[in-house]
Amino acid sequence: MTRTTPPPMPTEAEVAILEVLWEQGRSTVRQVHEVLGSRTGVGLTTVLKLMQIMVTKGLLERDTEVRPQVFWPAQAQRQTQKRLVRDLLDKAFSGSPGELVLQALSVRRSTPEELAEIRRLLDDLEARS
Amino acid sequence: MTRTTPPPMPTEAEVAILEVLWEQGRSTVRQVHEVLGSRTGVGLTTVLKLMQIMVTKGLLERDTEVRPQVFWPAQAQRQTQKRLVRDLLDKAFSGSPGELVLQALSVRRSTPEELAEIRRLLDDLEARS
DNA sequence: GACACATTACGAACGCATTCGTAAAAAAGC
DNA sequence: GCTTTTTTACGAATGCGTTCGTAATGTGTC
Repeated sequence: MTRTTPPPMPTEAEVAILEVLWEQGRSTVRQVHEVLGSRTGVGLTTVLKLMQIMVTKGLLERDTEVRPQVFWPAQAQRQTQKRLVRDLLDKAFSGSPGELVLQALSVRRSTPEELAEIRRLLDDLEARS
Repeated sequence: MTRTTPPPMPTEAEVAILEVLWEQGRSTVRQVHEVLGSRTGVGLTTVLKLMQIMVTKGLLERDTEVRPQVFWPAQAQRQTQKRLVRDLLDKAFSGSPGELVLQALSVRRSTPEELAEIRRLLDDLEARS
């Protein structure tokens, strides 16, 4: 199942699963459930069902040869995050990133390292214009 | 109906309505529908129904004295946007704003003015730490 | 192989967001 | 004042995301 068009936007529950897989790497349903279940109390079969749906949507891939099956994200974390940001941008910020950045920076304190990296990117963007 | 607790997160369709109100200021249902309807083809009563729900949720306020009734957001644009950003942050960025900012800046080109303002905020944040 | 246990698949129910039809109420036009 | 149009309210249908019960399949153990 190789896919040419990008997978659809993950839903909220799906993003939660993706987060686990991004952090832990390839995992079985049980491993994902151990994290999510203890946090939200969601059932094992619920997680399984979601992950199955995510495979059909092209959000996850899996190896059916091994047992238990192993799942992993079909798209890189960065790419998915970018889509989520773009989506929020279009929906609530009239497509202009500046305001979103300002909000993001004021919502939570960033580490000095992060601030430095943002500054680097800023230099880059300004040099290019 | 004065509310002490903050209103719940607006849904997708509700954000679309808020955007119109943020841009145009206080508006009637018809005025909101003129924008949204021509863009998405959604019906007038649909917009009305949503705006009524939003009033009960505390997302909008309205003046029932005048006819047609006039609606406006109960919360400032900034405040609502901040909640949306915080929400995305928690859901998909493990709560760390740095990565979100980087994504936002690389998704779309910002104006030089926006970049300058971000730089100012950055100076601020770094000076404070 | 028979049993117990883990894994996977399937179907259905539930809740919520969104949609609109229809009808009631109000305002405008004549 | 009566008719027409606009505005508002209400109820219900639809679709989608999420949830889980139950059954089927597979795996390990004695």
